[in-house]
Amino acid sequence: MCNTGKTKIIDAARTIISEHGIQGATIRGIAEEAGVSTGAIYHYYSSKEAILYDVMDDGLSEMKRISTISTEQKKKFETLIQEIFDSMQERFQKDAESRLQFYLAHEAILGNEELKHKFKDKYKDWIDRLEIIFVQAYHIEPGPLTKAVAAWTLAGIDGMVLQILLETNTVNLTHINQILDYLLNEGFTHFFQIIGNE
Amino acid sequence: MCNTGKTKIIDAARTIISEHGIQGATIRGIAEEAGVSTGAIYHYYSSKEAILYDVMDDGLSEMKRISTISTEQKKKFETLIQEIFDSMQERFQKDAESRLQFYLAHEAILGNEELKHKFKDKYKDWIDRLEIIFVQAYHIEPGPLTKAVAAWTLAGIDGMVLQILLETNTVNLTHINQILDYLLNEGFTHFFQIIGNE
Amino acid sequence: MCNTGKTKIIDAARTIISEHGIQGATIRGIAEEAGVSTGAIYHYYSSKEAILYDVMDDGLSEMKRISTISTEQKKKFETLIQEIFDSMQERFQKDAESRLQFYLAHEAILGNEELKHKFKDKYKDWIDRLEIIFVQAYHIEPGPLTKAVAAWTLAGIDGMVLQILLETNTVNLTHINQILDYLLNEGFTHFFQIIGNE
Amino acid sequence: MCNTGKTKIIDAARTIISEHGIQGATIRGIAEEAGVSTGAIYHYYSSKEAILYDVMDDGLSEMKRISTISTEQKKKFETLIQEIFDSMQERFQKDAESRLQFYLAHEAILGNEELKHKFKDKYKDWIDRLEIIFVQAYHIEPGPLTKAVAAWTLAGIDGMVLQILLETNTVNLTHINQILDYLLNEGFTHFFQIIGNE
DNA sequence: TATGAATGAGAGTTCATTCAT
DNA sequence: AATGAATGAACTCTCATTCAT
Repeated sequence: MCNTGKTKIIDAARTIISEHGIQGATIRGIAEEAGVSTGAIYHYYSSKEAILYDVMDDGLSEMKRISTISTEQKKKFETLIQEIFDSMQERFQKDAESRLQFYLAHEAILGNEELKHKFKDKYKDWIDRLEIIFVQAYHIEPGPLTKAVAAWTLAGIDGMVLQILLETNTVNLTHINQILDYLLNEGFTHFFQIIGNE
Repeated sequence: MCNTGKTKIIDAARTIISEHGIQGATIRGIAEEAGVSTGAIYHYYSSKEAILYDVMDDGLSEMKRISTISTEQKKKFETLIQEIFDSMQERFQKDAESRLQFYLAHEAILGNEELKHKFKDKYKDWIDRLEIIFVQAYHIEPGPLTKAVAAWTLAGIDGMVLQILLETNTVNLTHINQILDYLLNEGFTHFFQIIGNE
Repeated sequence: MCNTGKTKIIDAARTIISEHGIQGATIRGIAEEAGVSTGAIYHYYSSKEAILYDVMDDGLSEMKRISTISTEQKKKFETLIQEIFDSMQERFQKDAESRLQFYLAHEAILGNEELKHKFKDKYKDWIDRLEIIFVQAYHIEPGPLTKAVAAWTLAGIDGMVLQILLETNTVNLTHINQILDYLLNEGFTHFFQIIGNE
Repeated sequence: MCNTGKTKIIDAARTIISEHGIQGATIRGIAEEAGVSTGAIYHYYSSKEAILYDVMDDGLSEMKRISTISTEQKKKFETLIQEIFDSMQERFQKDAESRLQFYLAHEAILGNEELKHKFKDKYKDWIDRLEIIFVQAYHIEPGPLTKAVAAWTLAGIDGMVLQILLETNTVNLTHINQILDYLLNEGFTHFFQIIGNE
């Protein structure tokens, strides 16, 4: 793994942001973390904003989430459900990554239109993928409601990650997962049956 | 409503933060918005941090959410469900407030332990209240799973608010509400039946 | 003479510029010379450029030159000539002021359009005034050639000031003044006679 | 003309200075203009100052002005006068060169003693040459006053070039030239007659 | 010779905080 | 109570200069 140039700076910037937030990320701090001089930063990036932009770009690109679940080959229902479940469990674990995502979302909400646009693209992609998986798993026809279910599913995961990051610890993870398990195995099946009959 | 002293400053600070974020909130800006001098600020608050603290404190206090739904008197199922539904719709509308909440969450995640603790208390309170409403509405016994459902419900709302703030516009609000409607009227009923039988 | 606020800063800036040039004029240097902190500068001026602008504006305003010679009342030929002569002698003396003027001209030539415009206005004013004085002194009709003579006269003075600032010391000031004396007393008379006869 | 090494750098530096001024001349910019790397510059020059010095040195060397007028062979009055006139017209045209000269003068005035010394030599040379031409053309004896007239003539040209660079446009070039024509053909003749009779 | 990444001092600017009035 | 001028540390960014390659 070559840690040269931009990579070194982006990695340092990501570390600093994770530790001190975007407000606390200074060029000097990033340079120090990267082990280079402040001036060196400007060989690779024309401004601090450009650095943050790349950090965000990288950060969002790495938000694979359910996108790693292949929908190419036909899989058994149990396999698909297990993969979704595992994918969500993984998100609950990745603290640093989730932290960065909330920073980015915060920035986007604050008015960074470019970032907002990227988030829009990402969410569309995630929701589309999740819908395809649902279609495969539950043998249903895609439509506005399947998309809405996907959106709610992602929303639930995001909200749960927020509670985890905030360390609310109100509910035990075991019970949290039981609900998730029910939803994937029976809840959605039940829902799509009812929808199908209408 | 007397707009003197601290109140005036906190209101100004909240406005500034909503518009420019915490990074963009300067003492000068807050003073200007409040219509006082920078020096005057320091008669009421010893530091900028103290102001932000109060803004956060107020902000969290005002996060009423489902807490406005009374559980004192016995209500019909339909009435309770409608009240929950309306309460969530309301959250989807309150842009400025949601924005501030995300700023606060962001700050808490960043390492503000006191704020984190307040969030913990808040979520516990919300989840407890939601659980009581569920117990009333679905005629079930409270337990870890009812709490988990409440936690997931809040998580879903938070995540959906995030998508709204990010203006992802992936799914139409009508369909979003259809899912919510199903969950409250049939989904949870179905779930608690299954849980009850186990 | 109240040396408060802007005045103090402008005076300091003028001093620094005279000593170190515009390149050598730093905010820190100006602040030190003015006896205030760097931050204080920004109470009065929003940028370094704004300071330089005011220095230039002041500098150009103070370039009274022949504009102090009143043309209101009728004066004897000898009086007028003597006043012009004295006015020019004065310019030869004012080292610091002339120095600043050349800095400003240099900046204008470099591409500062606003400054260029100011110079244009100033030169127009000076030339017009000098023409009026010539008309009074030599009893002639104003016209393009009288304006041209005025322009050449100013040009000569500017060029001579340049030689003085460069300390070329090629010619003794006494002889320089003898030529000036001839021009004012006989040269121009002779010229306007010839022009008049054409 | 070999454009290697120092020449290439000096040419680039002169171009940059003409376009952006001395303040705007950076090593990077010069290197780019010269088509070499920043490091390569330091093979030829030990510092930026050294480059600027050579630019100035070259710039002053190229200030030929009236020095191109040969005084070797006897010429007719009309020929000499025409040559002086043409030489001055040429100066009015050479914008870039004049621009550079003012930068140099500016630097010298700012305190560059070496440059000041060079200017002194140059002006002495120009004035001496002009005096010789005057002596030839007007059949007079050289003396302090002939030198003073030469100094004033140069001063006038310098001042007029300044007005041209500043784009004051107060007076039409045609009328400017009419005055010059009068001076060379009749003015100086008249002056030297009067001086001679005293 | 030649490159260009790297250095680091210093530039303009911001802003929480203080304090004489 | 209230003002706002003043402070100064810390920020982003620039650029002459160096040096391993």
